[in-house]
Amino acid sequence: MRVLPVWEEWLRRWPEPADLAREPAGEAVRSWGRLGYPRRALRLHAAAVAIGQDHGGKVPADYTELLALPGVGSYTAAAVAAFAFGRRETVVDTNIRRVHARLFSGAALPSPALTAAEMRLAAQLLPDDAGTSVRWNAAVMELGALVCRARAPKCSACPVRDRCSWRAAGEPPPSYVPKGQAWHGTDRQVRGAVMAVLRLADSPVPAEMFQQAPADLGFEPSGTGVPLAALHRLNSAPEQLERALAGLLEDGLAELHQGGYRLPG
DNA sequence: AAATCGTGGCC
DNA sequence: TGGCCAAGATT
Repeated sequence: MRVLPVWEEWLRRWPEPADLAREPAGEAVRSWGRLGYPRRALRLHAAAVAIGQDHGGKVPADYTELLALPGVGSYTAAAVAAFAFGRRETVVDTNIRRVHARLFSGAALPSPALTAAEMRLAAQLLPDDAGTSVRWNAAVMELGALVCRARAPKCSACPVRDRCSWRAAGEPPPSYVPKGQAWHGTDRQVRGAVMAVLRLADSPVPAEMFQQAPADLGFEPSGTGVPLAALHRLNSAPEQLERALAGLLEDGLAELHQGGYRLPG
């Protein structure tokens, strides 16, 4: 998929956390490219720094220590401990939640928020042997991703279809509708367009460059032409652009330098 | 604790 | 083609 080339280049450049930690955070964001959620790149960099400071440059194998790293929540801490270090951890991602919801609750989808009862169930199902538990976690996750999918599940290919509460109940539809996320015309869209400009810019981008058509400016910083045109095409209201820029500054995804915006140095 | 967050694949 | 959707962390 589209992640693979980015991942390979990332590990080629920064094989160890310390290699990433010595870079400016903006380099991580730039290398992240168009994978989305650029804050994840920022937090990955922050995690690399924390690993150097608190763990001697080695990724900790302990769930609680992983959980303390920036950007690492309960799922990621459990997944890293289990899949990277072979630990017996209760891994619960959205796929596993859906499999459990269907098999045991008879619901088409899990509840909107992860509950303590779900964690108890997953912990109870987890095999005792560490090695087996790792395979169990991977297997249930894959079952959810490939067979017990959110839409168009392939029940005919499911190895546990005969024990599925949801199937036994006649596959009732979801009891709630996942709320869609607006995109066109949102601040989020403007943020994305601004980030695309900043990733390609090799020098700080003055605020006025975001507010005018590139053609009207009579100049362009090298490498920003295409995304700048895309940003202008959005025709965002000035206050919306301001909100997006302010939000990016607040999130640490951009900073002001010599009168312009750039990725964090 | 409900809202926010980027992007591309899919139909 | 364009609307819908994914998915975990943070605040």
